[in-house]
Amino acid sequence: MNHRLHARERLQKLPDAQRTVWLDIAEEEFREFGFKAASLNRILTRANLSKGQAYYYFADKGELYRAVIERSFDEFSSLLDAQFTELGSVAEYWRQIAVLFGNVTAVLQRNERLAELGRGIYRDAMAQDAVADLLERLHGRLCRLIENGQRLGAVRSDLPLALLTNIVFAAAREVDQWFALNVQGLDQDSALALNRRVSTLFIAMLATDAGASAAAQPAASS
Amino acid sequence: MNHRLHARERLQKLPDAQRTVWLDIAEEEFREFGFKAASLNRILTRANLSKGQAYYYFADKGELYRAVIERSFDEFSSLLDAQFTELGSVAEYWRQIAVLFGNVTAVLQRNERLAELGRGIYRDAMAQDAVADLLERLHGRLCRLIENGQRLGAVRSDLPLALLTNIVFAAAREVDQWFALNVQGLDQDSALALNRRVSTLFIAMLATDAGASAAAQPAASS
DNA sequence: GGACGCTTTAGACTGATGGTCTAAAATTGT
DNA sequence: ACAATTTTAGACCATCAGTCTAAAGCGTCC
Repeated sequence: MNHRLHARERLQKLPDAQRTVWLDIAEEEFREFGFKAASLNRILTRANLSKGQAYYYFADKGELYRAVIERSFDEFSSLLDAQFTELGSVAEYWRQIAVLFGNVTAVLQRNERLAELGRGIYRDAMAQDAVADLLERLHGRLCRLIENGQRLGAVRSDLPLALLTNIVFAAAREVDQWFALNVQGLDQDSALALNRRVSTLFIAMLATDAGASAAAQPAASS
Repeated sequence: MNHRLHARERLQKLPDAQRTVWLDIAEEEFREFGFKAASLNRILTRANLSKGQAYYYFADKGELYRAVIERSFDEFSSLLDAQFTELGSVAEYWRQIAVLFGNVTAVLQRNERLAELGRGIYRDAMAQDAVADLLERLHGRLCRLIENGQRLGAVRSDLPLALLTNIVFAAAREVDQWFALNVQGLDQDSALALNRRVSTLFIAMLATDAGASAAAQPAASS
């Protein structure tokens, strides 16, 4: 009945090896050109796929892209393995945030392939549409994290949660991009130091007036 | 010799009326679909332009887009008419920032056409490339504004200027977008109040520790 | 007034694109 | 062995941005 689901189901029950090969080739194309500029025909040629085959397993170009992104998305998640304790003090909260921030940075720095693919999502709106549900999941996680901070009184509650989340998300992307363009000529020490300073910016924009001091010197308060 | 310049020169010495009509039609298409999804052929049809004519006055689709954006860009600038005094106190600086923030918000809220067109620039990377020089100008202004704050000791200097500027820019876009999606169901008073609260977020992320208190209560320090 | 030369226009044409469709091939169940 | 279903191949379609050529418009000078 639902063609999109049909295609997905077919893809799912395909041998892993075949699916992997296809997605590897597709990923390379998408990574190099971004969603829109990537050529589906070129992917099909390189993967020895006929048009009929392709559209039998993927409803459209967007679904192929989604499959590629989802795979890397899962990989990213597993590399992060972020476990969050439900409750804690304000200082504990900020420490947790700092750890997460560092982890994300480290994973993206170590895994350029993943990082570049992720950046591509934001190169055009059509790409974002194609993986909207995945982005929604990611956004939701960050949202819950911030909400947690609000409950603790660590994070400001005077702005709509969604707005705050979006701003943080956008800022984080900008930081990622800046680092991606400026890693060369930055030794690891100064990169780490800069990273810590950037995290204070995030804390500054998020913290309540009361929470700011607690975040400023987490070592002293523990 | 340079074809691009040829096309631009030819466009420039065209009667205003004709150029305006063409750009109006093109703008409508670009506003509705964004750069990439907009159909050049459709624009030409609607404007009664032949292919030859179009490519005689515009080097390519990107140049047409650039012409459209540049026109609105100038309009935006004239609506803002931001005049900045070179020097001043820290408190004066933050007041100036707040005024600018309010002005930009007001202009974009009053002029939905302009706002929507501007948002379209960030919908795909190709659009940004096409108007890169205009964006560079805009970015430069914000950069100088922040640099000014740094000289006064109001704005933190522990992060690369370009990074700080990019973050602020990205955050501002996010705010704009959120307001664009949520204006309905927001009376003007609460919108204004929210806007003020958002501006405190910008100040929080920009200010030095010393500068933060001065910004928090600008009325008391003057 | 006519011929020359430059500017401008029309639109057929190109090589791509993503996506559709049909008929054959392969596979499966009985 | 036959029928039914799943899978594949690739011709085909509309549309895209962009190119090219031939003609039309038009001012100028003889």
